[in-house]
Amino acid sequence: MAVAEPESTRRRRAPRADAIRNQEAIVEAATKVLAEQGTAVDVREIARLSGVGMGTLYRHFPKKEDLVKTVLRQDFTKWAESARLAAIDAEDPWAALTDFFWQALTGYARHRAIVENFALTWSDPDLEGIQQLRLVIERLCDGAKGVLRPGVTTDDLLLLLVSLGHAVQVTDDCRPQMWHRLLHISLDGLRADHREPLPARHSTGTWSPRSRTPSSGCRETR
Amino acid sequence: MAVAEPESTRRRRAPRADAIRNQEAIVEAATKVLAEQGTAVDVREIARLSGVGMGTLYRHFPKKEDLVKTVLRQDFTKWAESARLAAIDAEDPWAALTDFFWQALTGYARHRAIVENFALTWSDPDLEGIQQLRLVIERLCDGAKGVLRPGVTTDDLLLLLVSLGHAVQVTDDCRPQMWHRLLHISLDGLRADHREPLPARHSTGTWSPRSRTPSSGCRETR
Amino acid sequence: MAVAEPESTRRRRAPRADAIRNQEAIVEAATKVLAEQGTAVDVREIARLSGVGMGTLYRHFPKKEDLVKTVLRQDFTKWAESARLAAIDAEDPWAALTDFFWQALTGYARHRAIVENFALTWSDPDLEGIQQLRLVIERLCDGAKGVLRPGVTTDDLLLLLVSLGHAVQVTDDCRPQMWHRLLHISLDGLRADHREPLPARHSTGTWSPRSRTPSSGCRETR
Amino acid sequence: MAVAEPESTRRRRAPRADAIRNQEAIVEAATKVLAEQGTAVDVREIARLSGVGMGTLYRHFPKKEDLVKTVLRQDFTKWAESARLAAIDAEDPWAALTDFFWQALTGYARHRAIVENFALTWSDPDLEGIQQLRLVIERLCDGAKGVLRPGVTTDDLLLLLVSLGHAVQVTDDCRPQMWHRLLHISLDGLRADHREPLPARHSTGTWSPRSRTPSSGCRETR
DNA sequence: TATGAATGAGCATTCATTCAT
DNA sequence: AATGAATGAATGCTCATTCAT
Repeated sequence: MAVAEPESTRRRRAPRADAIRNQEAIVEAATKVLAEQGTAVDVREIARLSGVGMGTLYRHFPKKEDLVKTVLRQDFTKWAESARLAAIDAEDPWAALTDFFWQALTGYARHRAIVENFALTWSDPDLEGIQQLRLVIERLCDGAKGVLRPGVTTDDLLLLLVSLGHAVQVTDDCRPQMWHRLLHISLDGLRADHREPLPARHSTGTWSPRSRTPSSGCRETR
Repeated sequence: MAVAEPESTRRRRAPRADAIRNQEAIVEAATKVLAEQGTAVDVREIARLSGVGMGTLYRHFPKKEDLVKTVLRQDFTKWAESARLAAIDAEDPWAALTDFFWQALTGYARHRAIVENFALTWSDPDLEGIQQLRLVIERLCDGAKGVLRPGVTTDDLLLLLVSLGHAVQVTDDCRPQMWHRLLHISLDGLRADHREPLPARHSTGTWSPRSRTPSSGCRETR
Repeated sequence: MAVAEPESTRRRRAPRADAIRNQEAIVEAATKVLAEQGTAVDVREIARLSGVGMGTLYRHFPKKEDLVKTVLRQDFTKWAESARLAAIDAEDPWAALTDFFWQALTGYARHRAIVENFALTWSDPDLEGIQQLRLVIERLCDGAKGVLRPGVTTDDLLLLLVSLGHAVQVTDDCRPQMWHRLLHISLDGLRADHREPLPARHSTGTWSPRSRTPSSGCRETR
Repeated sequence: MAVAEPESTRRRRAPRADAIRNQEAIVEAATKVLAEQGTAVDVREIARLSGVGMGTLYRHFPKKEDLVKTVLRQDFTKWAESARLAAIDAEDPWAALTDFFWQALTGYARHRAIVENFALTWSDPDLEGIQQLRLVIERLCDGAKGVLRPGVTTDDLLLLLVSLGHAVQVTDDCRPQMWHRLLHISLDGLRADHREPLPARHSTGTWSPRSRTPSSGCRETR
């Protein structure tokens, strides 16, 4: 029943069937190698794996960084979404939080490039990756107000995720489930029955155990 | 002409005075740049900074990796020692643990190469680095038996350290003290008042929140 | 539905309407960018600017060089024509010559591709570009017999044009009018009051100042 | 008689015999290919021709541009010097000027990279190449005050050189001596017997033959 | 036939490692 | 033994030309 095709259709000869296929192949291949080897991979490897020439790859992604960012954005989104879904039908707010972490750490923490870049996404506005997760966490955090220790912020949970994500990666090869225990411990520390306030958020008067002055660290010259 | 070589000859031909000095200079320089820039540094930079030629550097350390390992071994040791000392005159076992973590995270967590390689030291037998810390933690762990949640192992604490170390590094630039809160939370989760057992250590029957089957992670194809 | 194709079909299948339009668009676009950026431009740029696809462009001009030559041929013609017209209503033969140079240097000397390729057109029979100018100059030369120094040939004037064209381009950015003086000087050198004969045209017995043997040049090995 | 070697000698283990040889080989090879093919040559070609690896080439010249500039500087200097020497024992100031141009145009005008870059050296302070020639010309210009048309500047002569250099290059393949005539003409135009003043140096009130407004040039949109 | 996506050789540059001095 | 010059494979990226749709 479609009446005369909208103008745009006439102009933009839709069919980029193969182009789309290629783009997808590139992203797929990139996702794979970035997950496995991190952002240091040779672009040629991605091209080879996706079955396209260098030119094609660079037509779709003019800079390696563009491809990396595209993949990361997508994977962060997938990650956030899968973790969100895992939390959605939990019985109670606490279970939702638990399930979220579980899924998040199970799902993507072994993605080299993601873990590599999680750090950077704190500040890089191009990579809203972390924002996706922030949003999910924020909702969980709000929903868990009563069961969460007072003063715990979304950013605390986000950082916890980053932190545990690294633990997952570290132990992935030889102690694949060891992080379960760490998650357990951390979650327990987050419960409402800990009434002791957390150190100030932007502490200038730095909290330290028994006011010990930190000393003899490395890179003091900085 | 040479008369019977004196005993020393049998060993190795004494003149290692400068050789030792060189080796030390190399390691010192490497320590600095590895801490600052991670293992990606150009070997030339190390040679330049230590004032020796490339040849000398490669005589002492045939592969870049050898040098890196040497430095890491040493820095891990220093790290462990400084953290140990920080804990030694604590009032009670719990304070010792607290102080240990505090010092460890304050002191070396910004050492790029260390954090980069902490992961590897789990499995790499060449790098007993982590063992040094293990030893210290083991003692603290034993001493804190009563105040520590039952079932917490040395390895748990070690992994917690790795995990928090990453958090420190991630936030170092923009939120320098944010990890304090995470440490606080984690330590609280470690206390004896949490009587719930931790998930099994080498869980084959994997613990999971409400027996959820982990799904749709990345790199399943592996 | 198409009724029997009219005669034109035998010739070539009439529909060259758009083909011609395309060809024109391509040449127009190419003219612009070649003038602005020289022959190093990316062919894509030309395609984009002319609104046709790469395929179409390459259908009309199988090699980049073909397109360049077409454009140059055309621009040389336009150039020659505009310079001819500038000379046509001069008061006397000398003024005609002067006006010609003036117009030629003002008009096209900043056309990057033209200046770039002026050299080649001496020898390349495909590019009769220079011939167009030759024709014009020849007429001017003939008309100016009396006022021109004896022995000056059309080719001399042609080469002078090439030479000054380069000067125009060189100084275009920072000393836009500096070439005026050079033109003035050269024209004065062309006047009839210089009676000294010019060096032989195809001098084997090379003219040289005081028979100095040229020495130590570059590329002697060639 | 040399007393104790100066300190610097002790430190800087002089012998870079092969390094010097290599550097020379590189420059020599670069000189050759730059003269023949211009600055577009592949760096590999230079490396191959000089018999060194890429790394060696880049050790001596961290950027291609560095090598190019080094070669150009050297060749400009050689060029200026050879032209200066050619002028030095001329009988009179005018002959000096003539000989200078002769030698300059005979010597290096076929050096592709030099001609390519002559233009740029007007503005690029890194390439004092042109300055060398300027200096020589300046002296000749001063010395020829009486025989040179009044108002002729060093820059006029410099531009004439650039301009004629291009003519030499253009005709090198098919009409190798044609530029002799042009030089003759130009020099005649420079003589003192032309008393008509040259157009203003920084003419705002642009000189033009019969005040013709320049029109219909290319690149008007600029 | 027109389109623009695909190709891949080619280019400047880096860096771990080897080797002549 | 020490030096630092030499090596060359590898990397990110470009662009004239071809080809599937």
